[in-house]
Amino acid sequence: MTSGSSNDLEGTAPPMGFAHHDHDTCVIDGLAAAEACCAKESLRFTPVRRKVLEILLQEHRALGAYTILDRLRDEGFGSQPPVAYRALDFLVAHGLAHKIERLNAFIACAHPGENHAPAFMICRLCDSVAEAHSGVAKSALGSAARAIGFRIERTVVEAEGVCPTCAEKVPDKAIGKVSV
Amino acid sequence: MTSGSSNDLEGTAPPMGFAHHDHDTCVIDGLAAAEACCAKESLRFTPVRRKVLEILLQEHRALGAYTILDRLRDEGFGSQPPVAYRALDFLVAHGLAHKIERLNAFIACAHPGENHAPAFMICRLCDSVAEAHSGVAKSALGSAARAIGFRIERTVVEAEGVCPTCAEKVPDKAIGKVSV
DNA sequence: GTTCTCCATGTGATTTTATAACATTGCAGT
DNA sequence: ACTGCAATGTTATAAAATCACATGGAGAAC
Repeated sequence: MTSGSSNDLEGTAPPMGFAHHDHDTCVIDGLAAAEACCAKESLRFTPVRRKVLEILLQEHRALGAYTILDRLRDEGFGSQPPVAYRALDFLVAHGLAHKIERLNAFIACAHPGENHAPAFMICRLCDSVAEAHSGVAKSALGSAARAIGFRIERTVVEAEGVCPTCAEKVPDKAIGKVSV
Repeated sequence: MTSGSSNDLEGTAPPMGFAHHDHDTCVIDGLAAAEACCAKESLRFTPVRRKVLEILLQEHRALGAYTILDRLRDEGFGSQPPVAYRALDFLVAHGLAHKIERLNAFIACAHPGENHAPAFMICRLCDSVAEAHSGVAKSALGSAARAIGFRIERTVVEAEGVCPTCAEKVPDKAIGKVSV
């Protein structure tokens, strides 16, 4: 199967991330930042890579590789998995996008160019995702790592829960207890 | 294909976790703790569930579901994916095991019974995994969540890097820079 | 300007991970 | 014994990711 698949992350998302903002500029600014970033590092910001980033920037949520692939096909690009995965690999490698491990999905970086260890908040009701700084170095994990001599190279920090917008809409039901 | 698969996480592991310890007791103590935990909560610690936990306890690293499935078959249990996934779901749901999202693999819990938000350190050279407490509530992510009203229900905190044992063996090469 | 080389892309096939759907078994409570 | 439900077994399929190899195109070497 090459089309119509991967609806796991589609159809339920709200129009924006947690906070209200001028979403039109997200895509434009994001692409411009990526362009600048690639120019500075002599990277090739090719049409496929640009289109994939554009697709990601249009949402404040994570998209599965196959969802992206579907949209690439609609735009006339190749429609086999490696097309999407290679572009995503490039974007992730250069900090222009991130993989949300918990969802096996990808999201545009909110702070391109900055050297960062990102953390994510994932709303299980509307699927929106917000990016924050993890501050792992100062956390209990960072202390534990230093204490035993573990050398951290990369971190995955993802919090799953309910975003403020959804918490408002869904007064009491389906709301679990904070466990951290 | 139903057998001989999933070697991704096999064959490279060291005999122990980061720290030297009496590994013989890991399995025995782990099973005993699980037994106690299930008895207390009136859960059914069935043969498959017990065997899967035993398999996990024999390693201080994460095992893929299909690796576990292979071993289950060797022991005479059902050999179809749901057999392994259901047992793993049970163990994860009751805090006896954890899923390492970064690896799509599973590991026995190091602190069964305790209410915890675990964090993991994953050595990319020897695949060993150590569990720590994440302390997410006190981290930058916890602050960000409180600030915007995001309700955290579950966290994924995983650090990838080089464990002390491997760092010793591999003096300077293949060692990246700490980025957090 | 032509050639060469490398990187990027296109494509088909396959592997790895995970779940759906339904039948069967077996213990728990009555 | 009957009933109901949870657990297991099994077939099939979906979803996520990678391999392997062919093609194309931009820039460097000449």
